[in-house]
Amino acid sequence: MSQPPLAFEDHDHHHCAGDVLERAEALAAERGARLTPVRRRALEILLEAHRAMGAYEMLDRLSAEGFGKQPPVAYRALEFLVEHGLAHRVRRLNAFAACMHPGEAHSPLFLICRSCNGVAEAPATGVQAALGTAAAQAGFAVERSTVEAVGLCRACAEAAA
Amino acid sequence: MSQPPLAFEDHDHHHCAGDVLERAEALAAERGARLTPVRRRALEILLEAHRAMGAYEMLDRLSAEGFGKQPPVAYRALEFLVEHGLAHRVRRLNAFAACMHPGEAHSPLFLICRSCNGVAEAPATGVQAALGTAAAQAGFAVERSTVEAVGLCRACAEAAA
DNA sequence: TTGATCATGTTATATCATCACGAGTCAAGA
DNA sequence: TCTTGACTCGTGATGATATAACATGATCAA
Repeated sequence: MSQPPLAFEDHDHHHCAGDVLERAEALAAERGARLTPVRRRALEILLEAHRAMGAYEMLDRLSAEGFGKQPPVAYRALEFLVEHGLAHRVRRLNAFAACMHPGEAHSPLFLICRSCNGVAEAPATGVQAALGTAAAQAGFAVERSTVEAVGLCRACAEAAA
Repeated sequence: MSQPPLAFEDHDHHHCAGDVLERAEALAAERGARLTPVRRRALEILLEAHRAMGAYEMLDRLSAEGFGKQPPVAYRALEFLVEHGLAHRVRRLNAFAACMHPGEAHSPLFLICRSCNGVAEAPATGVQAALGTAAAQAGFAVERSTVEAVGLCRACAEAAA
C-alpha cells in the first residue's frame, strides 16, 4: 500500500514541519507538559513522514533510534501528542498524524483518499457547529469528535476521469 | 463496563426491533441480497441487544446457537449488514450497532456517552452537508463518512450536576 | 534530601481483524 | 438433467492493534 503525503496539495514541507514543531514546543512549555525526547522525536517522525502512521511503524522507528522496543513506548508517546493536540488519531486507518495547526482550537476533519491513501486535515468549523446542533437536539453534550470522510482526492478523481 | 441501550430515551423496544427487522427483509429482497440465517440472526442479536456490540461478542452468541466458531463468521455477517446499511460500525468502540433507519438514505452520526457508554444514532443531515462543503473546498469528493462524538448524554449530565 | 509524581522501560497478554482453503448451496443456461 | 460459476459458510492459522502490570529512574517542590 502506498504511503502518500498528508496533504493533497504541494507545499513547502520543510517549512511547515519546522513551524509546527516550534509551535508544539511553545505549547508544551506554556501548558507545563513535558516534551521529552521520545515524545519530541515521535512528533518529528510524524512531521517528517507527513502522513498517517501506525503505532507499530512508529515503534520501529523509535526503537531503531535507541528508544524502547515495546508497544507501550509508541502508544504512550502518541497518546501524549494526541492529548495535547499535537497529533490526531485517524481511526479509520488505525493510525496517527501530526496536527498541522496545533494550538488553534479545532476538532479535526480528515479526508482519506481511497485511491492514493492520502490523508488531509481540513478545517471543520461548519461541521463542528452542525454536529453540536444535532447532538444538542438529543440532549447530548459533545466533548470530542471524530469526523472522517472516505472518498477521492482531486488528483485521483482527475486521474480516474 | 456497563452495556446500556443504544438510544438514550425510553421507547417501545419490541416494536422498534420488529419494525427494523421487517424493513431489513424487504430491503434485502429488493436488492437481491440474501439475508441468510447467520446474517439474519446477527441482525436480530444486534437489535435485541440494542447497543453497540463487538465482533467477538457477536461470535460468542452466534456460535452458542450452532453457527461457526471462528472470527470470520461474525465478521462476515457484520460486514454484510454494514454493506447493506442494516448496521453501522462504531469505530471508536470497535463495535457494531444495528441501524435504526435502514433504507432511509443517511450517513450515521453516533453520540457516545463517556459515562454510561450508551450509543445513540442521530440524524446527520446538517453535518453531512457541512462535511461535503468543507471537503469540496479541498477538491475532495466524499463517498462515505464517519462522524462520532464523545460526550455526556442528558441523563449522565443531570446525574453529574 | 525526602517524598510525590511522572516517565520510561520491560514482559506478558488482551483484543480486534484477516488470510487461505475446502465443502456445500443455489440458480441460470447448455 | 447436468454443468458451471458465483456465492456462502465453515475451518485452522496468523496478523495487527492495543493494554495491563510492574520495576526503575528522572524531576521537582517542599
